[in-house]
Amino acid sequence: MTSRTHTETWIERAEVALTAAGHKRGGARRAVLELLDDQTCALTAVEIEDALRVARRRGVSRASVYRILDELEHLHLVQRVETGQAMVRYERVHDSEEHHHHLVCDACGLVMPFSDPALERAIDRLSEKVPLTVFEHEIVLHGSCRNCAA
Amino acid sequence: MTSRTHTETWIERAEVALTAAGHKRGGARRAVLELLDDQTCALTAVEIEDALRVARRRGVSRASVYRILDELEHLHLVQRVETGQAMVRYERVHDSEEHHHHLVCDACGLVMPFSDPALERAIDRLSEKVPLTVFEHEIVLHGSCRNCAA
DNA sequence: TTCTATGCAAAATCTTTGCAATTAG
DNA sequence: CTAATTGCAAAGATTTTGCATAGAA
Repeated sequence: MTSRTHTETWIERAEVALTAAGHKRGGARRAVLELLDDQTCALTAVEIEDALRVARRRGVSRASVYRILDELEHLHLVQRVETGQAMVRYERVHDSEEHHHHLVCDACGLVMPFSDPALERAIDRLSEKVPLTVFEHEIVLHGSCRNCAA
Repeated sequence: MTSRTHTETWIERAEVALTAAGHKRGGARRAVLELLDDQTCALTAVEIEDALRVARRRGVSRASVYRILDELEHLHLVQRVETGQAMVRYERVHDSEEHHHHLVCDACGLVMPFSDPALERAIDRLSEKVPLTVFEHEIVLHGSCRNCAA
């Protein structure tokens, strides 16, 4: 692999898309982008707000977090993850390498990522047969985790 | 097919499960059960409330609708459907014959059911490999419907 | 009679909006 | 300069809870 033209990071893509959509750069959004880029799984708006206040110098108001997530969602840079819990979760859209879905323990609320190529193939094939131009898909398995027995 | 021992309806199963769980019978819950049994796709709590007020003689308060749905969900008689819209939707748990998932048009909010055996097989195989005792799964495809173009 | 079911209204929770000040281009 | 960004507080929307009454077993 001598040249990897597409070693464009998610943040880079995001900045380009945001600029193209007529947005200027702001510190709050930058902080949110950096945080989301670091995550391995989905966070709620409140978790994002807390993480930014604690781990980074930059505090970002709740309202801004929601506004930013909304913009990113419209640009398909961020995807909602609905786990059936109180709050919606958000995570950056991953490329196919890292693309994953979620396992949710309904007893303790634990959320874990998983990925399964066979499942993705089934989804891809299906997406072409369906009366909808499919942009995204979301799969959630509900059950009891090891600790919560069953 | 001479004898179909399992021609037990969903409502019958529900009544048995509810009694076993120590519940008595009430008119509001009966009305909700009958309504849910008739549906081909998921409804929101408000839609359920409205449908009961309009189509049936029996009005059921919003709070009762939520309480009843919550009970039914815990007994795995009803399943939540999270479509990324403002309100959560609920539908009765279907047996494998009628089991389906959802297509959501993010532009107009249309929700359509679909089913795909290949996808179910992939999910079933996956469910055994995963560190969770899986009770239910939910699949939502997001996109633009025919009317909303793309 | 005892415990569940239900309605109503109040409360709680999560999310969005209005407005004014700030900042990027 | 002009338009986007952001924080704060207020408003909205959905869902849950408290309490009193009605109803089932």
